[in-house]
Amino acid sequence: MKGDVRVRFAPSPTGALHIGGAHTALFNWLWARKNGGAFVLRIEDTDRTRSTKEYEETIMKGLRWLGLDWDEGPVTGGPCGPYRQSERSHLYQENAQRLLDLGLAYKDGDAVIFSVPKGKTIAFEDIVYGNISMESETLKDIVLIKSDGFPTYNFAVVVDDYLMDITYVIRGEDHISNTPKQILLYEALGWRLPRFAHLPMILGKDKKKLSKRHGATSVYEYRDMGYLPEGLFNYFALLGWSPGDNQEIFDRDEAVRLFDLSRVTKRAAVFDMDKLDAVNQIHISRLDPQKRVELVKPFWKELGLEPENLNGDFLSEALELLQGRGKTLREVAAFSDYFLTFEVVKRRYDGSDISDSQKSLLREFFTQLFDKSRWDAHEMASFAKEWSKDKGLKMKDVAMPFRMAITGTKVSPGIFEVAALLGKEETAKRLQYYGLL
RNA sequence: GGUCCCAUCGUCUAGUGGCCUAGGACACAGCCCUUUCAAGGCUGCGGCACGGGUUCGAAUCCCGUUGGGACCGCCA
Repeated sequence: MKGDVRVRFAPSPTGALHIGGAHTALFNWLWARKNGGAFVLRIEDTDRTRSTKEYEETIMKGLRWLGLDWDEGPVTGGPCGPYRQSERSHLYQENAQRLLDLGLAYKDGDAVIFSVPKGKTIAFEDIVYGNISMESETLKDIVLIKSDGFPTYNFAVVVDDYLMDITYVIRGEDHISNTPKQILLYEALGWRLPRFAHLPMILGKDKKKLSKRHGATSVYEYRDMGYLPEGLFNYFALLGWSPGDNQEIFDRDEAVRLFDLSRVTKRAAVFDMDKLDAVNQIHISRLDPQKRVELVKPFWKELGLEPENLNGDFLSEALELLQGRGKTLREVAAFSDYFLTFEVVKRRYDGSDISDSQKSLLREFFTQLFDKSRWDAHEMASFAKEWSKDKGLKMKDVAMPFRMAITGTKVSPGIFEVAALLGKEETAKRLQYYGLL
């Protein structure tokens, strides 16, 4: 019933898709999908010196990766195109000329400048921030067309939002002070205004605007660190918005269902990696096992491992054993490397910490373990428990050396589960290498 | 400096005059579970920036102070 909602995300292709941009795009997308409206992608490439086609593509790939699909845009097309500002010059020229003809703008050099009327109070109702007003006295005249013939941001955004029939302008709070200027332009042109909804800023840990100083700023860096699009999506949604009940974990569909612009908060939010990690971890554990394997593969390869040589079911079971372990796919890959090859185990553990007397004792244990029990985790565990009790030892006295020998680390899932999955033969090989069998 | 915006645990937030001796999540600490680490369960730590009002009653409304942020480009 509210099919008339049209929103847009309008990045300038002067860099990768960064956190702030992704956050803004996400909220626009949510509002469009919520209302069955249209999500428009517009490329604001009027800065001819800094805009590049490569960045335009990276931004689009970043949006797709996050699952933010758009209905109209540069390559997609649509009824209000073209969707690149550099291809819409005549529209800005025309409208600048109208303002010139109306006597509301003047020329200076080759630029066209709008003269701001005096004594006017400009007020608007922001969906998030409420009533905002400003005196026109505090505004300088507004450059519409630059000397190079290209429009400025403030002019192009008004012309395009109107011509593209945008009904909700949803953007960062740093644009609040631009809004009165734009309203003046809408009024001068005799155009109806869209609704405005400004979003709280995302700050770094020092509460300053997010920049490269704060580490990773582009969504691609997060992808490369092993964050899931679902994890980032979920975390971004939590910045400046909450469903109101205590639910914090959701997928895209649930977010669309729950979202409402009226619940967006005003206070700037600090980007917290710990929370992102926690959210991402949950989404990793929710992954379909087979899909998880596919997603972890590139990270195994990054470690020099060769997952393609192994059976998919085996890898999938290995990751299932890991259960909640790993905040990122990269960690999951690192935590499971010993399933892929014994080489990594040998590299980090030389077995020199085991004394000869320990060795002969352990040899006795492992020999019996291989003889007596079926190759089953439960059986191995109960045998180990029994055996160590008889010897006046603790379970960990055998479990830890076992763990070190087959994983090369002190940290792993239940070691008998690991051995069971690895198989009798492979386990024997590893124990023999360390002289334990 | 001018203009605008914001202000609940360290962080993200719930809260729209009484249900709040302020709830949840992350982080942190402890305990349980336990072959290690996680996961899970339980407990704890910790906040309404301050000062005035308004009201029978303020985290919630008003004013001020302080603090923080954004914008003030022929960048977007």
